[in-house]
Amino acid sequence: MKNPAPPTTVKPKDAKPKTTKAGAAKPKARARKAADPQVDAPKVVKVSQARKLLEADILAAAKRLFAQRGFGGVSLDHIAREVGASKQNLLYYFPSKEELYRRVLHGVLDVWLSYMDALSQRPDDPEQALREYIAGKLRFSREHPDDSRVYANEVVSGAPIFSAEIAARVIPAVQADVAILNRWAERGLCRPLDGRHLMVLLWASTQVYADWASQ
Amino acid sequence: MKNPAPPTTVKPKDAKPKTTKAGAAKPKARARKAADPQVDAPKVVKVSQARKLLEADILAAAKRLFAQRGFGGVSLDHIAREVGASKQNLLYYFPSKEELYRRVLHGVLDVWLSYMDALSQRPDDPEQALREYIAGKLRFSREHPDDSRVYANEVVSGAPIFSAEIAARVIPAVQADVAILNRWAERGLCRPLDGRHLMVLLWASTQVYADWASQ
DNA sequence: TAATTGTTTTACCAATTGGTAAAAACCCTA
DNA sequence: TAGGGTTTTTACCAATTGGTAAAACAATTA
Repeated sequence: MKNPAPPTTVKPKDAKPKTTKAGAAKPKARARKAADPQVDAPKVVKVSQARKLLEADILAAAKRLFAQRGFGGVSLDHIAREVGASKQNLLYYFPSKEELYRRVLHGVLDVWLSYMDALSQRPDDPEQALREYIAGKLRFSREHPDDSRVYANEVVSGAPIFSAEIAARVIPAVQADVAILNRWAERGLCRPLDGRHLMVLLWASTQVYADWASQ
Repeated sequence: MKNPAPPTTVKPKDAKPKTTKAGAAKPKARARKAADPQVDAPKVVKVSQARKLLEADILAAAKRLFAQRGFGGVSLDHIAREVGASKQNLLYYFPSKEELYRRVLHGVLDVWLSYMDALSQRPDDPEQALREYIAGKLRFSREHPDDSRVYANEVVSGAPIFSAEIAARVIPAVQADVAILNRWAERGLCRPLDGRHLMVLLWASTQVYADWASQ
């Protein structure tokens, strides 16, 4: 029954993109004090930012591992070691494995949905809109392969954990696109077709292109 | 705990709160002796056949569970209880979890490939061949959703376990179909296109139709 | 400096994991 | 009826699982 302390009142929200491990080496031990004698950097990262950094690190590592091996195939210890922290430290930020997974999936959905508004952007130009739509989805799959996989994993296994949020966010978005497609067909802007089928077709193929890129 | 069952009687096994999902009913309670008292001879079911029966049961349950929750999300004990056997009994038939998974995937590939020969069946009639091809793949996804999911899971996670067999069996099959498609295009039997793209399109969409059926 | 707050580590935990060894039960043939 | 092969159960195992409690450490503030 221990509640993690609420974050500090500071809310800079400068959203520092984590680029820590851009290289090859894994960050081994997360030093408690970041004071590096060599580079006395202006790294006065205000510590409350350090928290967000570690949190983001954990989320990123968890996403990658969940994408690779599924929810059941990853242990908290595995994730924690990946970012150089201890399992207990991880549990300080995320109260349980399922909650961590939920957070990961939430982020995945955010990214995914952000790539999905092309159709409504050009409500009168089906060809161009579809072109951008496909391009966007391909870009998403290419630029966020892990998100793509986590989502696919969840869908394939029947979305047991995330189903509520999928129902709340994804399905309406897809239905909106389908409605736009069908309206086009009615107005003769494009050949008549069942919008649902096209959506599935597009989603599926871009998805698979991304997944197969790993083979 | 459990007293040995009297000879030639069905072993009760503890009642399992089985939460079988949609689909046909499954033969659950495993009797040590599978002979049906209604049918004539009890000796009809030879031991070696009983063995194959349990083996098939295990494979079926494992397939279903792996499809639902991935390799890491299922324990041997879980699978064993699902068919009313003990984990050690399961390990008598399958020497390890990974070997069991390999067997499952082998069977999945068998089924999958058996639905994939439509293109070569009608080497001179693209439209009809494609029609049957799509129909066949849809049928496969509908009739074997678990196989479909296990395969999708494996592909999505980068096919870490099965990659060798995938490389050996799936890729040649796909390439053969692609070659047929491209030959059609050359001979003017259909509009020119990159056969690979069409294959991905078909595979992906049928796959997704099947997976989404569970939502 | 001391008190407070926030973060990490140490020390546990019961349950479960995949897997082994061997005893026991079973079944068929002689 | 005994024997021998096949199948199942009992008894373990070390390692790992997700998770808790509290002490120790660091940072911020009074």
